[in-house]
Amino acid sequence: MLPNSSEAELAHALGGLRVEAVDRRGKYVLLAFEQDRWLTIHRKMSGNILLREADAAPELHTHLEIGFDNRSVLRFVDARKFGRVNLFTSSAGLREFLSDRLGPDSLVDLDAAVLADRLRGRRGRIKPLLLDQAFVAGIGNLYADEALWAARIHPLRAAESLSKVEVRRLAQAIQQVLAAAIDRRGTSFSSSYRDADGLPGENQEFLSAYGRADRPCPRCGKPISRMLIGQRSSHFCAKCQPLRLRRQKLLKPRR
DNA sequence: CCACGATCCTGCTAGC
DNA sequence: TGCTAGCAGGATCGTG
Repeated sequence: MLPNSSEAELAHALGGLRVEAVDRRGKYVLLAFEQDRWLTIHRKMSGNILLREADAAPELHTHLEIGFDNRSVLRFVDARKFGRVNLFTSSAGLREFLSDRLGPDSLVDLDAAVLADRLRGRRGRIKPLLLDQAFVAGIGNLYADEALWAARIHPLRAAESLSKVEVRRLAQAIQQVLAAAIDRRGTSFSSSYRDADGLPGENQEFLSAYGRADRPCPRCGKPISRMLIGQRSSHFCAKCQPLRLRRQKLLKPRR
């Protein structure tokens, strides 16, 4: 879980330093320490970042603890061990790491023009592209399904085939879906995301497509479909998100 | 550029 | 009630 440092290096590099800022790029949480030292945490599927009192009961599957002199402790807890913690000793190193991996941030850098520009010439399907963090950073499987549902775009649509109107709808849907999820403090399933206080969010109560296979589409009532796309389970409404455009009403043949 | 499969791990649950 | 197969919020790497 420490791809670019050892435990000893971590402790040595950060011990005694003040945390000056906490930030985010895509799905990476950034801790900015004094002396241009940085820690990134990626939760992957099952990781949680908790802030507890120093004497709070220990959590199962804690892999990293950072104690602070205000008697709080940050814990990175991850049953599946997919999460990753990286140490950087220069902002240049951090920038390189992030720019190698992340496209424009879906919440702050994305609008219809940016999305249209990046879609141009991409021959793959739209859904796997949305999950590619180098294409657009910050969208995960469930939010991709929700955004495509909101924009009424089938997940198998060829990326470059989206119309201008569809691109605008999609850009807006991505931001709206993410902003709403954040307002609801995240999406939590049985043993998944918890906030820094260990509390689940409420967005799971408001999902329209993800995880709703065979249940009615909130828009049209037709059962939500589920299929594997790029090895990821995908949920959509086959009626509201048609793969082929509805047959144009044919002009009456001139006679 | 794109599709696909394997891989890293463990916990939960649907179904028998 | 107990077991087990299958599935899960993600990213990366190799192959074709």
